[in-house]
Amino acid sequence: MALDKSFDPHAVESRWYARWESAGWFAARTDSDAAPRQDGTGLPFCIQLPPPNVTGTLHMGHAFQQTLMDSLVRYHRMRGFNANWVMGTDHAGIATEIVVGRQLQEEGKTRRDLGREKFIERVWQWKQHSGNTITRQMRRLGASGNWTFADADGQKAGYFTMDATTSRAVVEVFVRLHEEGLIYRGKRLVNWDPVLGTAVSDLEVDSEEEDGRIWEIRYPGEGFSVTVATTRPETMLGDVAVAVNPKDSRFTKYVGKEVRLPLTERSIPVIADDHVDPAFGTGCVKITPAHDFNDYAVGQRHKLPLIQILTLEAKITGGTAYDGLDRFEARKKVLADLKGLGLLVSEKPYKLRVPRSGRTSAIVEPMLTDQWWVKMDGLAKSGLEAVAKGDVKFFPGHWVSTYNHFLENIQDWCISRQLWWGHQIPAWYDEQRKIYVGRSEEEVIEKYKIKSKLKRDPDVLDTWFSSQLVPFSSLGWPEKTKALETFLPSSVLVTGNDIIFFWVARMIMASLHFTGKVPFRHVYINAIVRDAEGQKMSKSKGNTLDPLDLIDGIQLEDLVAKSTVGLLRADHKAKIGKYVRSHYPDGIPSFGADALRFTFASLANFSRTLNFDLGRCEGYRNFCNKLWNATRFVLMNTEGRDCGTDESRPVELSTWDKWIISTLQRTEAEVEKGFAEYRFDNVAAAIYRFVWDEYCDWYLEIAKEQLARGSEAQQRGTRRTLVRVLETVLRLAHPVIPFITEELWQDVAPLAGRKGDTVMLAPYPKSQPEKIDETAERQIDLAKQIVNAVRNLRSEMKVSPAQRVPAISAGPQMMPILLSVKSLAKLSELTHVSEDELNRTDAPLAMVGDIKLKLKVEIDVAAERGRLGKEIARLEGEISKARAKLGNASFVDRAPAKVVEQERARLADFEATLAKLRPQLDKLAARG
RNA sequence: GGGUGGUUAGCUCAGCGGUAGAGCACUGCCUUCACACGGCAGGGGCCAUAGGUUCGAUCCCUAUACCACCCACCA
Repeated sequence: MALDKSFDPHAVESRWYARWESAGWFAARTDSDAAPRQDGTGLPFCIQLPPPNVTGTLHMGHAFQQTLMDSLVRYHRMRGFNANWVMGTDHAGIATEIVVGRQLQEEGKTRRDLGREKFIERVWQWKQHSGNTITRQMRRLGASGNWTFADADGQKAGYFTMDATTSRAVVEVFVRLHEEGLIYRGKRLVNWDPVLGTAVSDLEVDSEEEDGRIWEIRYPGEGFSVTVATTRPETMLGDVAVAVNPKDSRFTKYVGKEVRLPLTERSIPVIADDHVDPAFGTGCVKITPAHDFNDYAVGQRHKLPLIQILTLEAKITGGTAYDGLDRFEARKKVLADLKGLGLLVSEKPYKLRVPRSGRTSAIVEPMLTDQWWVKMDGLAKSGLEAVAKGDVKFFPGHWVSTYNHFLENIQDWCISRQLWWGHQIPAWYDEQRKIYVGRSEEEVIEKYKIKSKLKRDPDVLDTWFSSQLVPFSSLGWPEKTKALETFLPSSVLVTGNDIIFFWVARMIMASLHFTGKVPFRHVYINAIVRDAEGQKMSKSKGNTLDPLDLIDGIQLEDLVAKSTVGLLRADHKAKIGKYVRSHYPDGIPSFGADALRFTFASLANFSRTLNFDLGRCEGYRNFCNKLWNATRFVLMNTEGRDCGTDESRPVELSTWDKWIISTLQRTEAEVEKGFAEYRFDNVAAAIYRFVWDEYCDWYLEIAKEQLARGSEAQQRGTRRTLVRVLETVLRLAHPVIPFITEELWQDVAPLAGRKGDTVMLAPYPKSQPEKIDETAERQIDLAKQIVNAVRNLRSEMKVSPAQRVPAISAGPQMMPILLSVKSLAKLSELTHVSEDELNRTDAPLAMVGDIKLKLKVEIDVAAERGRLGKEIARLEGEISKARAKLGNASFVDRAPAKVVEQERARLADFEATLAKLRPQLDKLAARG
């Protein structure tokens, strides 16, 4: 079959994915033959996909980490591992509830209008409808996930965190933790999102520095007054004390006295507490235990009452004139009233950290509520131990300190959410409000012999409570399944650093606690994808990229429309439109999934950020095209011909043949090392260099010559080398660029005598050290140097590329490579002559080691003099540096003998070359 | 306030105790029968700054500056 003239990713990609998937090639073995075999194959290799949100679409971060995961999975699968890439999606409680809530809003309804049951039904409908967008997109990327494993409802999308199996695990975990006393219910201050009306965990609160104000307010007492500073004046309605530092001599005289709390009828004490920093603000702090975490702690220490002044909607309550006002309106009114009373001392601009809910951006309010908690200290201890012992290793390793810091300072985890979409807490209340926890209402009634009517706790669990179980719940836990036995722990987790706390740490703790095993042996923390300028990708900047657009390409106008969709403000729209037009004046060309994947791999070093550069992507698209055309060349020269595979006729390998085979072994070793170290950049670079810089630039060129002029046996040897090396390269590159390699392999493999339906199940190339041929490598290295020297001469002497010119050489013979040099350097003749004869010849000179070369062309004396002069100056520089070094006694005495020897050899080389160049220059100088 | 990472060619990044590298961009030549998504040749760097260790530092150590990110209860 003849290949098209250039690589068209579209046609190739559409051909292969469906075939791979329907053939069942992504599946793992989980039955009785899942055990490793005698020959060492069949060892489990498992990756748990960080389950994307059902609300989600594929973004660059996903595409990046999935490329890495898929490369690892394909690599191990080809190496004979029993590879299982476990797929799944996350119900993403808050995120999903918000999305469906917005849809309802557009219909003019709220979730409360629908009621709980109808609302949940609606979310399920929506999930079924659009829940698999992201898994479809993953397939476009080539992800070889085990879609049918733990498949929730026949959708070929893996598990869903609210399906029957995983839900059962959630209940089981909750009940067991409760039985062990590690889950408890308690009334405490929590971070409250008043917009969503739910508690959120510490981790879900982001504090950003914002411009705000700070006010000073005077609280009058009998014959004195104190002035407090606050950024939240409305909370004074809940003040129960004013605190000063016990060592602050300005105020110790007031401690124990009372002040009147303005705007209320109450008197509150002045207390002393170390928490107060005398140097900050006024040195007096108002204490509002019901609405501030610090003040709560102070209140506990001093046994102060809690006065709640905010409702769950963040409106004022508590029997003052401000009741019913929103917190921000109340602030205005409180300030106005204080001003009226002459108690507002000052108002100044102030930078403060505002805690906002990660999901809604609403300002979070510390709120006293009943919630469920997980006691973390014991779990954290075992989590720390597992990493300290090396049972879980981080790549790059420095993330351990982040992990440790979190676990060493961990607080109990608030797991209840006042939402509807999620796992409802398995707790029931009787009519006396007594709590029973159990696997089901029936179990509770049975176990506790309940007579009265039970009511289930309406709250649901934090989404991360179920996600943390995924490494074992997806494998069937609490059942003792074969899958669990085989694939726990998984091999490596690939994920972003932003969820080390949310997810990674919690998986380690949960898995250790319930299975006694770590969830994974390695954690690879992937970089955050930024735009080419290193800016965070965000919709509001217009610099987001859709991986699908990079694969398929997109017209400018479509891209502009897409980037500005959903934006309300016209100026905003214009700004983004302008950004897009200036950055992508021609839209985005179609690069294909392979080029995108190769780009990601190439950029995957251990740095924290990955600046995604379209130019890089284009370069790797070109690489794919190069590989395509190299294959085209090989096929043109080998199809239908004797490629020496049957060994029946003689095959002769040239030095070049041996060299490319040797170099291939080194490349294979580099690739193996790269994968072992998770240095995907090194994997990609090794493949790129071999294919482009060695195979295409040198080997294909010399193969043309060998095919044209070699003997029968040499031609066979060349053809065999061409196809075998190429076939190996296709297997070598397949994990990173699966589509193009599959397409090409289908044509190349038979020529190389390799059978099989697919490259994805062909054995992965293994470096064979016995094929490393150092003699051939040395000779070819010399040949390349000579060719380069001649090419350089040609270029400097402005010999046109097509023109064949004669050359002469003197010095050591170079028989094995003579012909190839002649051909590659486009020489009409290359004659070996005596040193004397060469010196007599009037022509530009180049030196490679001991070999002298002259190109027999018209000499431009001035140009040649300049050229030689420059080279001589360079050599003299090197010589004086080397002499200085060797003249330094302490260097010769103390540096390792090998280094000294190397330096001496270098010096000798430079001097020898210089000695030969000088007379040449003198001769030219004499001429004019 | 504490922590982590970074600072190497115009850009994005490798590297590493002993000759400074890649891709892209740039310059010149070439429409050569695999590929112009190409070929050949070339230019370009006090390796952030200051000290120290060493025969020798871009690399190791200590400070400093700047840029990121994370954590933390300064009202």
